[in-house]
Amino acid sequence: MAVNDRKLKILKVIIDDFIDTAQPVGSRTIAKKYPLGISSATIRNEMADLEDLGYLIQPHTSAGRIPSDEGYRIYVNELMKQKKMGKGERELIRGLLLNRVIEMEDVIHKSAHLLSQMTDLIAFVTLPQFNKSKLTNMKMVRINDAKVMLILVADSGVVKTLQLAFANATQEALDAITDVMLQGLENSTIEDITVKRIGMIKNVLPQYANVIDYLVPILRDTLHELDGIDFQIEGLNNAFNFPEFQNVGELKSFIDTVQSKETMTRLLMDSKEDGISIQIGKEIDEEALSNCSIVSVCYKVNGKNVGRIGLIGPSRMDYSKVISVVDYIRGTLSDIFAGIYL
Amino acid sequence: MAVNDRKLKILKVIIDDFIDTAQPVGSRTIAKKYPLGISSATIRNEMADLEDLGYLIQPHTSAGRIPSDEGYRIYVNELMKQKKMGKGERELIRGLLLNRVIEMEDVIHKSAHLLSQMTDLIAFVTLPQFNKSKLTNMKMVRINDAKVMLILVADSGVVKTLQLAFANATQEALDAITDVMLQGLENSTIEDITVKRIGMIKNVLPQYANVIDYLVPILRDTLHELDGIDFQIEGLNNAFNFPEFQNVGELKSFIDTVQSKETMTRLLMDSKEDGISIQIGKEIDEEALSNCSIVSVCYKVNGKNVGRIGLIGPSRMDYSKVISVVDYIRGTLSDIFAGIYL
DNA sequence: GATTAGCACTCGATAAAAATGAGTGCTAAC
DNA sequence: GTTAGCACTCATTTTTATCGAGTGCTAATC
Repeated sequence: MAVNDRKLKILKVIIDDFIDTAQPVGSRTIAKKYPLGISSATIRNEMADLEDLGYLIQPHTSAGRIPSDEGYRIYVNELMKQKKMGKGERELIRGLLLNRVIEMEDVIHKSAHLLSQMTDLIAFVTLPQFNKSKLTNMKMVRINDAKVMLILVADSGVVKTLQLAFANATQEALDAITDVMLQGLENSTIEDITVKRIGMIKNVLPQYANVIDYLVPILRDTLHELDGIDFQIEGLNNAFNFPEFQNVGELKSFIDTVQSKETMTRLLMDSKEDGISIQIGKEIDEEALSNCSIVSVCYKVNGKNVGRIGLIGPSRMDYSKVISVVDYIRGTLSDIFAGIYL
Repeated sequence: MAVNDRKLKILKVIIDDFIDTAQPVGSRTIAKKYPLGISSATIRNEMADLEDLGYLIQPHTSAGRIPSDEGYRIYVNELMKQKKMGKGERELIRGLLLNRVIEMEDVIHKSAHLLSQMTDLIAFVTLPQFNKSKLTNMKMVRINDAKVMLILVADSGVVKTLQLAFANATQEALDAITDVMLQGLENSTIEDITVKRIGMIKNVLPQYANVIDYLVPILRDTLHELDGIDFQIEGLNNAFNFPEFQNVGELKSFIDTVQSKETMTRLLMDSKEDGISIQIGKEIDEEALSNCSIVSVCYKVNGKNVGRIGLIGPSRMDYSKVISVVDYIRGTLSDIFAGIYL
């Protein structure tokens, strides 16, 4: 049996309806609600075929059908109407994101916030991996008798500040040391800044040897904290409104999974695609998310893929809307990061 | 009818048991489980009296009793055994908090994290209100062609960094400007830094008039963002394990309420006490938390109360443990903030 | 051959009814 | 004053009955 045009049309209608109502869709519902010009009996026959083909699932004998992961897949790839975002929405996004653009992390977080707000799903971001970026600038500023602030600027546009417990340093010494360090470390990634390399500056600045000796272990410990991918989620509370999570147990396991940096970064690694990646249901290698979908996209800074931003929610999500929003945000981000030197 | 010693003993046992099991406590349970030397019938009579006195509640005729808010109140004030924390726990706390103390906000967050971890409840903190603190130091550092980092140090120990979109500034100009600003603003609270006052420095540094003109609106907008109390929660996921939240709706309304900065700061204002404040059930002026209790305490920096830290959870919480942990954290915090100049 | 009306059948969901049992209040005896 | 005993209450659990949306199949129709 082959998938003909009518079958696909019916499949589309069923998935549209299910996305809308979250209820299994029956043949009579379709016949009444959508003017396909065929009777419920015919639709029933076609639905049985679509089930055989693996695109629909019957939760139990006397229920309507719901889409399978394969059904969603064909829907996403071929059936759904690509929604264009309205002018109002586009302007809203631009307005919010382009307004006073200063800190890149801010922009990314705002984007995630927008994503979750506009879709009622859960947004996530991975920030540029700081210690894999190259160091472009560095400052140490004495802020009081006991503390020095270390400022690190990465080529990805991220700026990190760290407070060091560091007494008895003159600003002159700090400036001299940072100058030399910066010369030695330029174009190194931050994770390459080792104790040994920092120690070398003693040769250049023997007069500050004792300051440097004191600084090195502090710097090592502090830089160590920068390890790992910065993963964050936004709009987690939307999960409370998903009808798929009826009981607290399911909700908890979903939220635990989504909050797990390790799990989520692993899942995002799976989708190495440059464009929009859509993972549906069991395509996601994580039991607790087997009824969910993940739509994500890379964003670039300086032409390099540095992180992902996206949405996670029930497989029964409005793909059309989700994709258009994610895509638009991606575009806006690359405009921002291209046009303005952060 | 008066509360005699035996009644109180029974009340204590009931509340202990309820805190432990989360189930209404029956007379037979008590008679069997606790060696009070009286029969279940006698306990029944006493329980009826305790209900008349308002300390116990019967959810329905054929159920055991649960404590009323008044019951908890008398329990907390008079009945419960003050638990001393074990040496191991004390050392754990000290170890974690005293380890590499640099950023005060870090210490406070870690404290909250510990609180939630040790009690399985939800911890919260209010950070020192930055714009009500006095400015003790200030720096502007040019970090690249387009950005300047502004560092503000408050007498509360909090350090804020802000990135300003500010091109074409020489470090000399920035230094000169900050020096003058700092002189003019020392001992002002941060919210007192008005555009007018910043503008005044033009008189002192006419040579930088154009830089200052450019800086002022940026500074105004940026400082504006520092408004409001910094309220944060830790361990929110523990709410999923509270047996009092069986359905998603209750859980949601609880979590929404706890996450609401406005609501929570209002509630914390109510407890102006210097020592440990315990708000039980309907003593909390918030419908959604009428089955919860809040245990909180002020912490001081430089001898001034600058914020609160505490726990929120079901009224049925282990007050004895909670109070001992909160109290110990308070002590540790004041040691840290007193002993080390941040 | 494709479509459709008709109908028996399935099975989850909802409602009603019955059984269970933890716990009470009261009484009478100790 | 205390307690054993017992009838009673009522949420909870289990069982049974009812309902109805939806199906699959068959036979008639186009």
